[in-house]
Amino acid sequence: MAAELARRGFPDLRPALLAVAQHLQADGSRVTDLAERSLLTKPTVVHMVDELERLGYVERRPDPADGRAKLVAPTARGLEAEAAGREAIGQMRDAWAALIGERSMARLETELRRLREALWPPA
Amino acid sequence: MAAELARRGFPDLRPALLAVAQHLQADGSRVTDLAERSLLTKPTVVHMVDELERLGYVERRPDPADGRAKLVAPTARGLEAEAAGREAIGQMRDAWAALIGERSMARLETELRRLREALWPPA
DNA sequence: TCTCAGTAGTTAGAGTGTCTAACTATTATT
DNA sequence: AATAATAGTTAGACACTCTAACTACTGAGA
Repeated sequence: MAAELARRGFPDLRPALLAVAQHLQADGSRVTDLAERSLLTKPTVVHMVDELERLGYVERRPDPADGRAKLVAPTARGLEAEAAGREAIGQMRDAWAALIGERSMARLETELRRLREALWPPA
Repeated sequence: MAAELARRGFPDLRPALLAVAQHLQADGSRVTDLAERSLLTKPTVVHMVDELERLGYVERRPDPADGRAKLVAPTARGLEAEAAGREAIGQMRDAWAALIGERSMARLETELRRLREALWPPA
């Protein structure tokens, strides 16, 4: 994914940044939530958010609901990167389907989803 | 895998070491070959082999076929770790099959193999 | 309402993993 | 015999991740 994003004009989104950024909600996420979803510690996520902020992909806003918390939200550039990422995923998916056949690709997706939901049931 | 191996008595086999060690042939592999298979650079592999040697999992022997080359071969302990790893893989596979059903698991394996062979055809 | 335990985020510092550049020794080519 | 290519290595820098310890704020109970 980082290589695909680099080719599309986002060469500074390294894999470790994507590990965190992929979980960002458009209206802002808490550091604690990002840490839990990305299976990383809070200090690690803070570091990655620092970097994403420095690079212009996210900004920190105070959380109106809790004075201790902050919301990490994507900037306009962050949203562009997300759109590019979704496009890249779609193209990779189609390229793979072309290799093994649409039928096989659909089965693969179905079974992977099934396993994911068995291992990490959606809340 | 590192967590499973730790539980089985090999707590010092970190993920980065497994990335290299998983490609070791029983009769010895060259650093260049390990680098290509693990998608890492030669200096990185040298570093990991240094570590694996220090921990007692591999040893370096001269390659009788080429005076420049060396063969990195598993020690007795290295072979024990490999056996433990294979056992762990089998148990994880069965645990997942119990979650999603043997039929689904078999389909998943078939389609993953198909994709792997399309992306990286076996030489 | 005051206190204090718990939670959100952060900072500091260390260890690990990975790379590029440059080097040595040996082999293959001409 | 000279030179190019290859196998492995060393040096040094940067990136990633962790644990421990800290600040600020919240919320529950006396």
